[in-house]
Amino acid sequence: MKKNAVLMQIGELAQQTKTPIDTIRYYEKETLLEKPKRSDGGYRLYSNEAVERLKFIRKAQQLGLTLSEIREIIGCSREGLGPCCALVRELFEKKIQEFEIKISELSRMKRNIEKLLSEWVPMRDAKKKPYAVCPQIERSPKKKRRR
Amino acid sequence: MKKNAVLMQIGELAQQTKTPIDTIRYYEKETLLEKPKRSDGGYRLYSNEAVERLKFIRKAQQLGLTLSEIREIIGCSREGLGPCCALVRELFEKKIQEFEIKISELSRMKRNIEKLLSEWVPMRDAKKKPYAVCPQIERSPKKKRRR
DNA sequence: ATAAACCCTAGAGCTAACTCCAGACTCAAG
DNA sequence: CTTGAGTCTGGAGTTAGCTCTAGGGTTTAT
Repeated sequence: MKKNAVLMQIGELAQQTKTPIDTIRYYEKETLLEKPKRSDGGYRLYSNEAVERLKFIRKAQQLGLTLSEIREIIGCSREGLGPCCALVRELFEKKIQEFEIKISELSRMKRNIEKLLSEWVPMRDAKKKPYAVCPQIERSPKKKRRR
Repeated sequence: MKKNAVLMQIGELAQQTKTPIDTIRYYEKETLLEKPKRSDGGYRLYSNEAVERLKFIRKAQQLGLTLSEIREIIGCSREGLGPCCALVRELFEKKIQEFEIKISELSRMKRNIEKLLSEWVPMRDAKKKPYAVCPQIERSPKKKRRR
């Protein structure tokens, strides 16, 4: 059943998913999207599932998965729910961990900066001590250099 | 003072910071590292500050800052501590927020997956219901298609 | 003095993920 | 039947951030 669900062409898919047309074709070439049906004239015709799939791809990508990770998930999902879930969970866990580490590093650095800032008397020796969060390289008082 | 601090050449800087030599020269070209002194023969000669600076760059990059954000920080740090700190804090805050959003999205998706997984009776209808985390596109039971 | 290890530059090449283009075809409306 | 918007393909171009190569010069130990 559900044979003659309405099909849309690429422009509409693009609109519904806010994805450039070229990108959709690119995903197809990269086997992230299946080759869709075609009209007699050769136009791509997509079902609503393509919308969902494409939305999934875009979302996953925003979250930091690469296209090949996403491709892996998609391929895997054909093998049934179990293995797919396991893989997805694993990938997500890895990403979450990466982000957590980055956050804690960033926070640590931010705290350091805040401390620095609180010890600093504004607009006074700002010139005298161009101490920097990022280590400054001494501006050598230009003296001639051979060659 | 501190005129004749030991200078090192590029290979040593590379080793101390675990950065490929080519990358160091690339950073110089991109004005992330100042042009260093040169030996009479034209070899780059770096001080220890270059080590610190380069380490900062690599760290910041690992944490998700782009080279141009890093360049901005470095440029800003020449203007004194105050503005520099403010900028760095702002950038870090932005990054932290981004990561936090991603983490919460990822966790949400992970929870969904776990729920799916717990409702699933392993190794049974795995074949029957290839439901997927990522929406499956119906494998049409190959029937002929014109053209 | 010569070999080995190191360094130099300019420029080409690489990867991921698009993005754009030319030239041609299709489709719906009038 | 014509027009204009939509689409097609193949291939080139783009960006960030490197990475590599060729063809040469420098340093240092023997």
